[in-house]
Amino acid sequence: MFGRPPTAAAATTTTRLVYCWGAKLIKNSYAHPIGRTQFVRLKSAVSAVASELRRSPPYCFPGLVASDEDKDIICAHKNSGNGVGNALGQSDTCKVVEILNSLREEPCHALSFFDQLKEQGFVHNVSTYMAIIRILCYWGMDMRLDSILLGVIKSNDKHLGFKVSDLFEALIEWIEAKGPESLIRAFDALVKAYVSIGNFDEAIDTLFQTKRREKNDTAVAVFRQFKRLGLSPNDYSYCIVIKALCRKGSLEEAADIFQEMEEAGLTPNAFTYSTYIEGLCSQARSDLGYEVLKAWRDQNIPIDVFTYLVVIRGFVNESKLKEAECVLLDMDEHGVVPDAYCYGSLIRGYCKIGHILKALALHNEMAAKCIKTNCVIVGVILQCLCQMGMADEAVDQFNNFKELGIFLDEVAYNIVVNALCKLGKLEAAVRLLDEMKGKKMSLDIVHYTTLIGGYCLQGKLVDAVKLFEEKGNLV
DNA sequence: ATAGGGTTAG
Repeated sequence: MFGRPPTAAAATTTTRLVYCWGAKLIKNSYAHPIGRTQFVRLKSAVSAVASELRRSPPYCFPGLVASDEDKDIICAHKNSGNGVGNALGQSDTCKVVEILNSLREEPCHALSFFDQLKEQGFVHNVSTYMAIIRILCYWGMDMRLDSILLGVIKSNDKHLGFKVSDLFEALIEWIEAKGPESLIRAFDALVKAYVSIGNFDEAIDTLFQTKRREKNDTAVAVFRQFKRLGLSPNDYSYCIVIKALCRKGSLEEAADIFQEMEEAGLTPNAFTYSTYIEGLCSQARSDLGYEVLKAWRDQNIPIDVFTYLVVIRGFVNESKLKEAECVLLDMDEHGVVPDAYCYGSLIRGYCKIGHILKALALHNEMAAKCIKTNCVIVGVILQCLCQMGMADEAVDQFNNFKELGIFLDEVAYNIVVNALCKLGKLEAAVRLLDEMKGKKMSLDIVHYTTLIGGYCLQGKLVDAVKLFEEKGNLV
């Protein structure tokens, strides 16, 4: 038995939050179910295309060239006897794009040219791939498109001159510019390629990880498109879509995904539940997230440390520290032992409002419960001390932690280097950085920036400039 | 096969 999540608006009481899957409507109206047989058929169709292409005879250039300049390149290729790859160097990708564009009226030739280059060792980049994809889309050569994208995805970034996600970016930009007409074909190919290697989520996931917020819409659109094409997502994919919907604020739609999953015969797992609750909490609805957690918990739905963590973190981010602490106690009472992440979130919350004593008390509580601290939590505490004007105390604590054998990483070191700089103890700061070097820890641009700032603060501009030059092009 | 903190400048 599983609980249906509440809709964001309707959730007023716990009882209203809880539904039984058993009480659902008949589920025969679903538009695009796909059986395992169809799935396998699709899979073999894709690999058939792939092998057909592999078997196709080597291409030669029978004077189908669009311009004189192109002819020259082809001649160079013929005369060299070394293949196109040698005639066209890696720096000639612009040229390749030009040639492909000039062959757009003869898609088969364009494709052969593209394949031939590849066979000869030419490494295509995003532009050349986009050029051939545009042509194949325009001519509706779906099978060829499938195999091109399959090749890209199978290579898994190896032997490619770019990341697969870069191509996705370009593809999406193009689709956004050109509208849904082209979307169908390009994504059709994308979907099939991923499904054929059993990596369905990767498509959505890659898209989802792209930076901009509005891309969440794209992730969801792609998901819908996948389903429209008759492909069945698995629990991983559903998880990603729930996350995407929550992030764009569509909490109700996200809740509906649970029903879709049921209709597809899939059982949500701890990841799915946590994802939805995290979604609610990330939309500043941690109160709701907590209610859902409790409702689900009452139904013996799998709730783990991570589920509690997302609620604790949600409350902390909403500056509701009392609530966050209640959740910590609550989980303990329900036999789920809080881990360092749970305590860490709470400690971060108290540090943020300058309650360093409370933070330290929690830190001690961890130790009493044998929950190991780590350099991130220590970093939060040290930084808090610094911000409260207790830089010297931070330095002392840092040394204490070090003596206790707690591993301190580059970030923790930088916090203390910064503290020393603020205290005007430049020699000590430099010594600490030397200590890092001795431990084979790597200094990055932040360390240099910190120390340069320290010198500037002392008016030692010569030292600052020297350091600035020493740091070179660190990024 | 999926999840989770902290650092410098402006």
